Amino acid sequence: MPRDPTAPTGETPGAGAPPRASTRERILEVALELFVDQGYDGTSLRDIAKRLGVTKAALYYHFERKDDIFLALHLRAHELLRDVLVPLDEAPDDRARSDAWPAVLERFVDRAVEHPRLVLLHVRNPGALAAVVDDDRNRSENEDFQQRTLRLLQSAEVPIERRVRMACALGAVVGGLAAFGGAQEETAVPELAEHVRSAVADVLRRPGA
Amino acid sequence: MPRDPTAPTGETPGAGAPPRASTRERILEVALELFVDQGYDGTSLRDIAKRLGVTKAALYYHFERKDDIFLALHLRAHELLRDVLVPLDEAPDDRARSDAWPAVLERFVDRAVEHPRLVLLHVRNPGALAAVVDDDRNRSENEDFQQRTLRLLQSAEVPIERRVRMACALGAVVGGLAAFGGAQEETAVPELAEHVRSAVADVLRRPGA
DNA sequence: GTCTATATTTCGATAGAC
DNA sequence: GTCTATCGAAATATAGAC
Repeated sequence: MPRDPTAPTGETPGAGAPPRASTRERILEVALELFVDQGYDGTSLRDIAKRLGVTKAALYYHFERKDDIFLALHLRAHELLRDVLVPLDEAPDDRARSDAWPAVLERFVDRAVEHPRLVLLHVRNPGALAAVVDDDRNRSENEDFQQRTLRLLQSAEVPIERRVRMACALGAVVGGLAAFGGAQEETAVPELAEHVRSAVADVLRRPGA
Repeated sequence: MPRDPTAPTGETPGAGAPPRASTRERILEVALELFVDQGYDGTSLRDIAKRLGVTKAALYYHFERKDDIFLALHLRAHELLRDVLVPLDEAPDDRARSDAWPAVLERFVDRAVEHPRLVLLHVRNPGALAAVVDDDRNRSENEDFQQRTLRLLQSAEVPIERRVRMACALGAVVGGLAAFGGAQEETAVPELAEHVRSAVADVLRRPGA
């Protein structure tokens, strides 16, 4: 069952078997790496195919369009960050939502350190991201992480000092991921997470926060 | 004297005259905006030309290649951040350089808030940046901001806690710029700078920092 | 300095054999 | 499920008139 961008990319679970990833999964792995390093537009299907040792046309068996590769990765990130924003849901207004920001970022760090490139993919490809949220095949019932975040960051109900702090705290997480999670994941993940969490807490503990 | 990417883009200083920007300057302005919003590869010369009300071919009078537009913007950022890293120069080793990091970021914030898109250009186009530093026409005698930064961030002489803090602090600056300096600069610049500086200081004042 | 017109290359995407 | 071959569109870049 190819060509469905929302497919969970089954790993062909052969018995007790070798962890050999499916072609579809390997496409997504390679694409994620290249999209992060060279950008979505800077990566051609030929680049991906060559890296995989197949031809361009083979990719079209698994994905109908190039966009669908990005869409599949986006949906994976969306799933990863699914419950990150729940602390915002119970809040009655933006002021209260900004109070919940430390809890949100704590959850965010936990998920993000496990899949740093999935976060960097979005940060470094705002154009492709914008195209995908407008896409009809991407009818996620709930709003996007970045959409809700951006709206809260621009809310007039929250003092500007605090909003800047919130943006800086979010940026601190991304900065940590870019430096230590992006390239080779040599840094121990739990250690990285702990230090980033701690830095974020310090940003949000201060007056304006 | 067109087609020199290192040219300072003279403003045609006509006497007491109207601050009408030169075409070359207007190309760079539009290109910067589009490169940040759509990405370098996602922006065609036709996009730039259309926005300027000229044709594609006209751009080639001012810039020999598309790369040269990016290169010119990169050199402008390089000039902007010229003296940001001087606190590192006096330090004898990486440990001492990490001690100078707060001073570096303080300088960095001052420059970056004035030209946020020049920073975002690099953050969002790592591919184009990599191509430009390998370019022979870009023989800046001194090393790049990001090169020196990345090297310090990976130095084994500095404890990992501190290095993560340093990366988070840098990310906090970028995060602040992305949220409040990137789109429309409605936020008062000195106010933004002050809050970001304060957040950075809090990240670097802590144990690991 | 800017134009029209065109050359050249690359890209996304399709058709059909195996 | 992957291949060869190819199409059409769009992009970079050039040539030469004005």
